[in-house]
Amino acid sequence: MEMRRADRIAETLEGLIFSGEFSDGDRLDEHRLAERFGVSRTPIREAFQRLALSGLVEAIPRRGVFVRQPGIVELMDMFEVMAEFEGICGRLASSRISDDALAALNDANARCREAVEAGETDAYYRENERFHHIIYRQSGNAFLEGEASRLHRRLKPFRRVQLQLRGRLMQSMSEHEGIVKALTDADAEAAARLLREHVAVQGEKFHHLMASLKSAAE
Amino acid sequence: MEMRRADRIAETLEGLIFSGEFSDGDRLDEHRLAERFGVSRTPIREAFQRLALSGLVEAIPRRGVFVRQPGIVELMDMFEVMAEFEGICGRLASSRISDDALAALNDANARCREAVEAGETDAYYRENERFHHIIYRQSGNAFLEGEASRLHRRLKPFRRVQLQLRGRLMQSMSEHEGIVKALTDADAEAAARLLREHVAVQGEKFHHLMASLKSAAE
DNA sequence: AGAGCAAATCTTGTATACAAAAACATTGAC
DNA sequence: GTCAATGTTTTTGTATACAAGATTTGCTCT
Repeated sequence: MEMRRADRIAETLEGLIFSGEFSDGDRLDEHRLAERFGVSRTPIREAFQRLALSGLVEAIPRRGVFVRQPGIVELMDMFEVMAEFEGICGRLASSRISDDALAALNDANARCREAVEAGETDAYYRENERFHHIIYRQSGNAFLEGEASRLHRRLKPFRRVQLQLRGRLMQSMSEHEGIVKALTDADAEAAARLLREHVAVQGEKFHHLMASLKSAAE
Repeated sequence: MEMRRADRIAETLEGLIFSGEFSDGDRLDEHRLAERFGVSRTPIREAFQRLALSGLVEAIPRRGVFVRQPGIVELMDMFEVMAEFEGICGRLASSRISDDALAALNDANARCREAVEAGETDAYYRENERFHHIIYRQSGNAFLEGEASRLHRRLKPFRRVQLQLRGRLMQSMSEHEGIVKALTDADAEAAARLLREHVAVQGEKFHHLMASLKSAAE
C-alpha cells in the first residue's frame, strides 16, 4: 500500500503543525482537510495514522484527532533520550567508524565553520544535521541509526530554536571538533561523553527552550 | 478515531505472525483477511498501518503488504539497543527509584524464584516482564519508558525462546538480584552495567538465538 | 517453440454511501 | 433562571463502489 497521496498529506500536515498553523489541542477536521487538499476523507485518515504513530497527534476514539505538542516535561525527557542515543552512537562509532566517514565528518565540519563565519544559520543547520547522521550511521547498528534519526527528526523544530541562541553556533562548532577528535582517536568514552553533553539540554539552553515554549503557547 | 475493530485485528494479526501462521515474505491479502475476520477491507488496511509502523510488515506501494521478520543481523542490532535502553533506565532509576518500587521489584523477584522452583516458565516470563517494566518506569523518564516498552514488546517472541534455554532461568534470577542490590545501593554504574549485560546477547545466548531462527525459517 | 506484446484479471488506492455514536441545541419542567 | 431530557445535527467508523496500476495469461509473430 503506502498511498503516495496520504504520504504527501501527512508531510504537509506535519509542516502545518510545526509552522504553528495548528497548535496544541486543536482538533483536525477530516471534512475540512479533505476539502482543502482536494481529496476524500480516506487519505486524510491514513495521514492521521502516520502522524499519530509519530506522536504529533493523538487520536481519541469516536472523538477525533487532536494536535498534541509535547509539554516541557515530555520535551526534556525526549532530549534526555536523544542525548543518550547520541552517546551510544558515538561510543559504538568510535571503534567502527570508517576513514571515509571521518573525512566526511571533517568535511561537514568545515562547511559548518563557513556557515558560522558567513552567519548563515540555515546552512549551519543543514550541515549540523549531516554531521550527526554520519555518526548515527557509523554506529554500525542500522536499527539504532533509524531510532536516532527518528527522534532527531521529531526534535527538529525545537533544536532549531536552540541553535538561534546567540553565540551557540560557535560553541556547537568547537564541540563538533572535539567529537571528531575523540572518534579519530577511537576514544569511546570521550566520544560518548562529548556527544551526550553536546545534545543535553542544561543551563542556558534549558531556559531558552522554556522561553521559546512559552512564546509558542500564546 | 482509533477504530477499536482495527485495533483488535492488528493484535490478532500480530499474534498470527508471531505464532508462525504467516511467515517472512508472505503477502497479506486484504480480501482474504477481510472475509476471515468478517469485516470490510477498511479496518484491515488500518490494521496493516499499525503493523507497518511497529515494523512487523512492510508495505510496498501498489504491491501489497508483506510479513517482514527481522533477520539475524537486524535482531542483533535490536538486542544491542535494548541492552543500552536497559542500562540507561537502570542508571537513571538508581537515583530516582522509590521505596515502593524497590519493594515491588523484590516482590516480582520472589515470584520469579517461586516460578523457577516450580518450573513454571510462563509464570517466570510474566514476572520477569513486570520486573523490567518497573525499572523502565522508575527511570523517571516517561518517554524512555515508552520506547523501552515498545522495543521490549517487539523482542518478546525472541526473548521467550531464549528463556527456554536450560539453566538460563536460574542465572537470570541471580542477575535480577544483583540488579536490585545495585538499585538499592543507588550504584548507578553497577545498575547500568548489570542491566546491560543481563539483556545483551552474547556467548551461548547468541548461538541459541541463531539456532531458533534457523528452525523458524524452515 | 520461444520471445514479446496485448488483453484480461486481480489488487491496491480512493471516493462515496451508510450506520452508529457523540456533541449540540431546543424545549419543557421545576 | 437553571437543569434535565429529548431530538437534531455533526462527526467518526465501516462498508461498498469505482478507478488506476500491476500481474498474469494467452495470443501472435518470428
